[in-house]
Amino acid sequence: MEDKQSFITKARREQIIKAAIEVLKEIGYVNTSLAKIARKANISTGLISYYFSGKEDLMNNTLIYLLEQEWLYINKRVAPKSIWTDKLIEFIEARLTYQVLNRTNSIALIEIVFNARTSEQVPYYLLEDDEEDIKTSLLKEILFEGQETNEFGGDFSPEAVSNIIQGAISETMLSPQNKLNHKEYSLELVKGVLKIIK
Amino acid sequence: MEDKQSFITKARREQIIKAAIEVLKEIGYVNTSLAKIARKANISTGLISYYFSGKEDLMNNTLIYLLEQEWLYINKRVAPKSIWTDKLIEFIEARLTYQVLNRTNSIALIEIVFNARTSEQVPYYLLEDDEEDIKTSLLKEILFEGQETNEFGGDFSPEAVSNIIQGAISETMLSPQNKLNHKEYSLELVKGVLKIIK
DNA sequence: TTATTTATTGATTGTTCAATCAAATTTTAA
DNA sequence: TTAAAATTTGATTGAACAATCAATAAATAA
Repeated sequence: MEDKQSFITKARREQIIKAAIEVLKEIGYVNTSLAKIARKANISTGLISYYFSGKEDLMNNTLIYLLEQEWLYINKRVAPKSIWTDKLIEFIEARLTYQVLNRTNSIALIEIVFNARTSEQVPYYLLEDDEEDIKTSLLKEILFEGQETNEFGGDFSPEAVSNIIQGAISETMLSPQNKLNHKEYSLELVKGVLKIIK
Repeated sequence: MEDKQSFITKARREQIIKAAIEVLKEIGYVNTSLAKIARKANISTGLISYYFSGKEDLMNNTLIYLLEQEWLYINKRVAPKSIWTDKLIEFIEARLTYQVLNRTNSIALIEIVFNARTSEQVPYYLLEDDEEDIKTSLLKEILFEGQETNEFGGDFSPEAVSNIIQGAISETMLSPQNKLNHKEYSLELVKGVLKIIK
């Protein structure tokens, strides 16, 4: 019984989250309403309130879902690499590739991050670093360890370079490259980062 | 008469735009309403409709105002420099400094860019490059000319490096550096960029 | 079978919103 | 001074919203 219950609950919650992602991508956070998510999922409006305590709760769970999806993809690609240089290159290529392969998810993530707020009205995009994203933690670890072990010989600040890389990756989502495609940009970014750290 | 009229109109419009910027920063785009902007400006709600054709028109004009303010600051600092290297360094430092000195404006800009949409429902942050921001044009010109004239000897793509720099700058607004302050980050970023292009 | 719990619907409630507009006030022109 | 024009107010309208809830339907347990 318990299994069946939790199975239904899990499936319904995921169905609603996936509908929310679609709607967020199509019309943006501002225009997204529970009624429109319900219509997209072909369920009644009340059902969303049955599985989530409110709009904020749904958005929080959608954010967690999106971050987890991205993390699963990136970690699966980075973990097998054995030296820090390869991990770093793989991290960059994986993040850029994920954004191309999962554009709907990436856009929905942006919509939430730039609109949802904590209960104290602090926007997610201004949250302090103690709530740091796990992707950022991994990148900082790679840069720090690569420097510690002298695999990266360059004089650089891991904190700063982490920021530069994350920004350079996020930026490609925002301005659709017509001059430069994803593969070319990936090569250029890796080349540039290696110049900085080696 | 015409001067006086246009003077009042100009002052009122700017008063409303400045109130909009404050409200956007305080409560975010989602919670910003014309009534709250009117209250902030100590005017009646109807007056906003008298000077702007609607909420969308006000947000568009606020965006234009914010971009212009930033451009005035950056161009004033970059223009006097005579060699491309100095222009590039000044561009980076000016953008970072502007963000620190004008945090309210920078946050309001983010709130609009990530929420406002064109009449065809395309979000501003996904707009095609033919509507390219003038800051980006300047940065690309510096990188391209510096390479053409052999002042920058490195093997790099101006398009890609422009993206990397813009992303690295935007990123600092989003994750408040507690480890690295603005001045240190500025030095690190300049150092890294010079390694890439020289 | 019957009783109980779980899941789902859709109408309703109270609130907030952008936009409108008639009326009042202030400014300008004759 | 007076008429006309420009400016400003605040109440009103109708639409959209999140949340609630009584009513039903389905699943499970006794």
